[in-house]
Amino acid sequence: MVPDMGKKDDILNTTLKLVIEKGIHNTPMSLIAEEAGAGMGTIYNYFASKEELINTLYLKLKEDEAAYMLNNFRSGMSVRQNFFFFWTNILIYFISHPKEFQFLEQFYFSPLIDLEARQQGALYFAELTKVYEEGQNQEILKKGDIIQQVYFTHGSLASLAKFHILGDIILDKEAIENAVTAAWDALKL
Amino acid sequence: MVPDMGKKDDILNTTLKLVIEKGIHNTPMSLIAEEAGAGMGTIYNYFASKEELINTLYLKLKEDEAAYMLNNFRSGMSVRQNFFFFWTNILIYFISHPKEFQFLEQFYFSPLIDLEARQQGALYFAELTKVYEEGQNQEILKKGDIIQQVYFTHGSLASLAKFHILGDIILDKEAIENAVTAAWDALKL
Amino acid sequence: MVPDMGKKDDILNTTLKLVIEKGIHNTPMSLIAEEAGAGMGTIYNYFASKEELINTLYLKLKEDEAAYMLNNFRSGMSVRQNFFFFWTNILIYFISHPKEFQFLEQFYFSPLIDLEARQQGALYFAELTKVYEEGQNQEILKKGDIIQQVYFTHGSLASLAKFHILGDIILDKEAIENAVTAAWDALKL
Amino acid sequence: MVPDMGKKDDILNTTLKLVIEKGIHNTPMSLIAEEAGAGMGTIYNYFASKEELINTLYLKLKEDEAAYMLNNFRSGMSVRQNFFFFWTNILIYFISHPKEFQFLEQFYFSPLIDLEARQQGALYFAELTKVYEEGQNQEILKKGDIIQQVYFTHGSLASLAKFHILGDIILDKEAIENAVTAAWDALKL
DNA sequence: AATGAATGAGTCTTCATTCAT
DNA sequence: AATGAATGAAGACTCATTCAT
Repeated sequence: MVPDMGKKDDILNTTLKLVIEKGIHNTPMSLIAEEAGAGMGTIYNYFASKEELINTLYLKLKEDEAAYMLNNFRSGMSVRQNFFFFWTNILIYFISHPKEFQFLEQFYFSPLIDLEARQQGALYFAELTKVYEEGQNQEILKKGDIIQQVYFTHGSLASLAKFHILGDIILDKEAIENAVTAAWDALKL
Repeated sequence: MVPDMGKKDDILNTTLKLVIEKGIHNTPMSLIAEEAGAGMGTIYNYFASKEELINTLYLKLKEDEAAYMLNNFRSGMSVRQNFFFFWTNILIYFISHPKEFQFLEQFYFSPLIDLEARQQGALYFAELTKVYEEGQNQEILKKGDIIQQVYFTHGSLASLAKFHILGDIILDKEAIENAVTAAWDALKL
Repeated sequence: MVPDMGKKDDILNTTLKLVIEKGIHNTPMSLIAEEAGAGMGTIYNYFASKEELINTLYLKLKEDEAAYMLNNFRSGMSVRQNFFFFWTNILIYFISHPKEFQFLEQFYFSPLIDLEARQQGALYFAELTKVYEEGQNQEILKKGDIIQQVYFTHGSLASLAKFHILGDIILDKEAIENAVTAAWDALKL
Repeated sequence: MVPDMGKKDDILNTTLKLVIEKGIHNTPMSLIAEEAGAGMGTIYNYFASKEELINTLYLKLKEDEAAYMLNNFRSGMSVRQNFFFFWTNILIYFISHPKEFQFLEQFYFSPLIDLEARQQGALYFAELTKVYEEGQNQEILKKGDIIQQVYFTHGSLASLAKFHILGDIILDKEAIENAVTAAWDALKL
């Protein structure tokens, strides 16, 4: 029989849904199998272990996030325009893909994600990093460690996204713009 | 026998250490008991369940964090001075108490922490919230949802603390000042 | 793998044996597994909990008992003949299936058996109840609550069976006949 | 300090209440201590183990039951009168002391009660046994094993008491008389 | 004599993983 | 390739008993 690749995706999607709903430690492999309409063993044909399944999912989502960020990207824009373009996209991704966002946040500092996946995931955001580098080179942004700045921005915006998803605040178009502006104001010279 | 309150603290401290090192789900109660020099059942004399142990620890650390933030606080200062005072203290707390910080970050959005503990924990930071209110009233800070602004700041600084602890960046006195300045710049009018 | 239904029966039989020998609370699931030649988890593939295992066993034995009682039953006999037929069969079942009998006695009033199982178990004895009803209608038996009369009879005969099993008395063919006669004499008009 | 004998009784009474309400295995020694207003260790001053506590209670209740049976007993009556006197008293004891009755029934065949307590308990009922002996000697009662007959009677009446306590039937004065009559009819010649 | 905190062996139950079909 | 029954190690929690005060 030919491997049913749709089944692999079913497993990944089901895992995402269940892990967000119930947490990893309340998501047994048997439940994933059942909800994905697959047998227990089938999961192990595609993923060597639960850990590998989670890591694969992490990387896939990281890739999706980066693709979303780059969607319709046009080169040749200013640093400020790129900053706004990327972060607005990212913030919208967070809000429009709450499950995916929560999964990524939950695992970013988790020992379950191995170094390789984390590093590979970071690579997808090379374009974003470049903006900060250019910004510093053009003396538009404050000098400082690039990674530090990227995660300073990421931290502030992700924090908002969390509270939006919790329902404590509402991020409409204007609030998103204000948020990215605040993030920019924090770093601009 | 008189209750040995030192033992309760031993259990809390051991739990903190182990949970940070290994994650909750790799920290069996039996290990906590062993490392705390107590019997299995002793833990259950002080805490009704693992969940209650975690919630108690969460609240205790949240209280410590708030106390640290308020340490040497003098009233009658400007909004900007208070903002710098509080957030510098908090950032230093993060860095000087990495275990405690990581624990709080790890559980802030976890379903393991019940609503009551979360709300009680938030209460300790009333003074901090006041700064943002005053700042908006005095038209020093951008208008907006207070909670949103507080967590915008929190997100950015906590993000830095994480990478400092991971060893990716180094937050020295100057970097801390720059970080709080950036956080202020994000919100100031 | 195809479910090994023999394994389910092994578990039930082993449970019966052990619970009678040692009592439920001295019969850990791990021991049942070991003696049944199954893994711990296998039990839980068939029974959701220890309680369900016990209830299933109870109901199965109640069904066996009723089947034994009805074995070779021919309709169209007198009330007295039916009374003797059924109770002699039951008493013989008690004596020839001491483990099963003791299990049923032990759990009849136990909170471990849920109402549903108890009621379902009682249903199997509809034929027996009918004898008492007919007996009263035909003015052969004393008037009174049917259930009360059935359990009056049951109590007296079960009591004898217990002492037979304990070895204090011996219920041979003649003693059985005398016992059922005494039970009949108690109720006959 | 002088031992507080009231405390020993408190412990026994509390044990009776709790064991009936919740079953032995849901009645930890710590709960008995708490509800009896005693310390854990106090129980162990009076009883070497939980098992001894249960056995002591069993024997005490058996003694109470026998005393109740013998209350106002006048010698010199007929076998039939004695039979009715004793068993009516016992049945009334069952109904008026449901906790005690249920405790005794629950443990009569339990491995928790040691042989010594069981035998000692049986001794209290020598007077009752005599009635059956006399009855057989006077050719008023069917010939047969005495123990067997006593427990035949006991089984039938205890069965009724159980259903009365469960609320399925109501044993009023008349029903009690009918029941003892039926028990007599079963054995009389 | 009375107390109750401390203990840790023992229990039920879960679940990642395997492997025969 | 797909399946899912079988496995057993591991974990949260209980409770009879002890012993220092």
